Amino acid sequence: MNEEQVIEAFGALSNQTRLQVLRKLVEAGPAGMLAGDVAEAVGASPSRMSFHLSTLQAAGIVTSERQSRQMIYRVNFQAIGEVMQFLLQDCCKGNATVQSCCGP
Amino acid sequence: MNEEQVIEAFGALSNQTRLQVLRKLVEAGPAGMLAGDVAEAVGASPSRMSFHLSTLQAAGIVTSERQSRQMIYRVNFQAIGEVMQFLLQDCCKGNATVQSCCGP
DNA sequence: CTTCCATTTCAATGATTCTTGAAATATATA
DNA sequence: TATATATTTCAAGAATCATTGAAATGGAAG
Repeated sequence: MNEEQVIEAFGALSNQTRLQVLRKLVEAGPAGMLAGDVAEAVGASPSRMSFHLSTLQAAGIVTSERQSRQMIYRVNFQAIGEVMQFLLQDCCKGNATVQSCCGP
Repeated sequence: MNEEQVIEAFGALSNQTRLQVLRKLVEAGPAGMLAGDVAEAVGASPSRMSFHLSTLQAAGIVTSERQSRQMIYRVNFQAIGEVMQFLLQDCCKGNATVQSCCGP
């Protein structure tokens, strides 16, 4: 993951609606959630949800798959880990205080 | 650290100039860097650097201290760790794939 | 007290991002 | 084929963010 992608990911994460979406998709697990269900769970209009899901997908934080006439969205934990790794290693040079966020 | 603060931090990190600044301050270590030196190192005007340093400080990612007539900026590793912790624990429920970003 | 230096603040402008609602697209079913 | 459903795309407007250069502030030194 390069700097440009990480910047896009941070931008995607710096929004309340998208953080809500992320949490819903984490709860949903590998099954993922239909776009419409995410919209309802978060209380957003279909077009607004489509905008935010697209933003998350462009940043690599979620993936999408069409299932007949609906779309399934899933969280991409791998990408989130890579963003964190970039912040820890590339930006912070593996600083121990930062690293301690992930356990003792 | 609450959601609002984390969103502000992600916003602060989603900018190339500010990521450059962060790296310079990480290199500088506990001594920190003068605002003017950061500006020169990054190739930004004083006012532009002041804007970006203020954004980083408002997000808690850096701290500032006046030294006579200049300002010393330092990276706040604690805050960065807390942002990562929020993403890992609060958003991703401690997901193992995400956690593995910080070592095996 | 005046001057100089480092930094911040301010105002104007341009660029992005977000929201809304209508229209378009893709897919399924009658 | 016609119709209904789920989602995306589009256009317009509002809000936020970034850049620029000039002016203001805080502090040191003559």
